[in-house]
Amino acid sequence: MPELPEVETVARGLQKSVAGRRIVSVTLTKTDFMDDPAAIERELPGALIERVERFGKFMLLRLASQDDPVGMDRALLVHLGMTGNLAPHFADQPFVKHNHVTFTLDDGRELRFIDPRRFGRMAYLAGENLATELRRFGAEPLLVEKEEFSRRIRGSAARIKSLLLDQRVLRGVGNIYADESLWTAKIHPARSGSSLKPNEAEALRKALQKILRQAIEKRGSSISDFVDGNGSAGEYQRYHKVYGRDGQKCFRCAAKVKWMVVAGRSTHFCPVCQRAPRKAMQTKRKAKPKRRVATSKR
DNA sequence: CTCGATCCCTGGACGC
DNA sequence: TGCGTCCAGGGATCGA
Repeated sequence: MPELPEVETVARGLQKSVAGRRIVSVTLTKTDFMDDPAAIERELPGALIERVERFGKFMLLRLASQDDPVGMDRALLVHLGMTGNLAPHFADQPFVKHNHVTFTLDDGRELRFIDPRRFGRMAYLAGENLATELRRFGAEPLLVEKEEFSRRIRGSAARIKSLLLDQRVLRGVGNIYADESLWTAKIHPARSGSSLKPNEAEALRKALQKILRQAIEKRGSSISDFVDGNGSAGEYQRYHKVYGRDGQKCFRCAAKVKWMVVAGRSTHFCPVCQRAPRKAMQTKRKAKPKRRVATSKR
């Protein structure tokens, strides 16, 4: 499931493999995950992929074209959703199921977008439309500084887990790295942002940044089927402290890692290291102790 | 503003 | 083995 480190891994791979290539033609199969398929068909052929960067959980393929020497900002936004994959293929490689988009490149290779669940998103945006879209998102987790982080987190009564996942607050954090950073900072996921002491907020920021950097170094976490452009899996899932470890011993205190739903998301935490908030905030334990799927092969 | 519920979508795990 | 059901999860949307 691509979150910031996984998207960063894919973006770096694409920067190496396809930046500098020109798109010759576009073939769309399924388009229901696109904002405006016609714009993609119209604008992408002939465009040069200047560079590939990550923006939150999005990849931005920065584009240029000959007839636009002024250099208006133009980009293809790609969100990988849960199961999306964007990678170059040789033209003679057989198409797999769920190949929805094919960009033929000027060196004969094909940049293919494959996404079984189609939770991804693809959009061509330029100029002010692009700027407006990007402004919807919050701070970059790896760059956000102490004061801004504190303001964004401590300024809200929402639960901390929910704030970490809110792309308008921080762009790029998903379920795995939210749980991991809260464990590291010893903060209960159901606490409200405004209940965090300044030193707790700072501990969380530090934990989040450290974990994201380490995860990028390990090329992300491969839980289900995440692979980068070379088809290689990430390694960071081996370093998870709580995610997917419910029922197992906490690495700090040996208590059993718990699982609960917070802010509508599957949440893993240590009930001893991460003290529960006073009262009210506690999600009523629900009667439904759902079947936990043994996540992944480790 | 924040919340939960619901939908989107497919494949894989599980129960029978 | 085969079929039905139940999730996984990010994000949009809606109503409370």
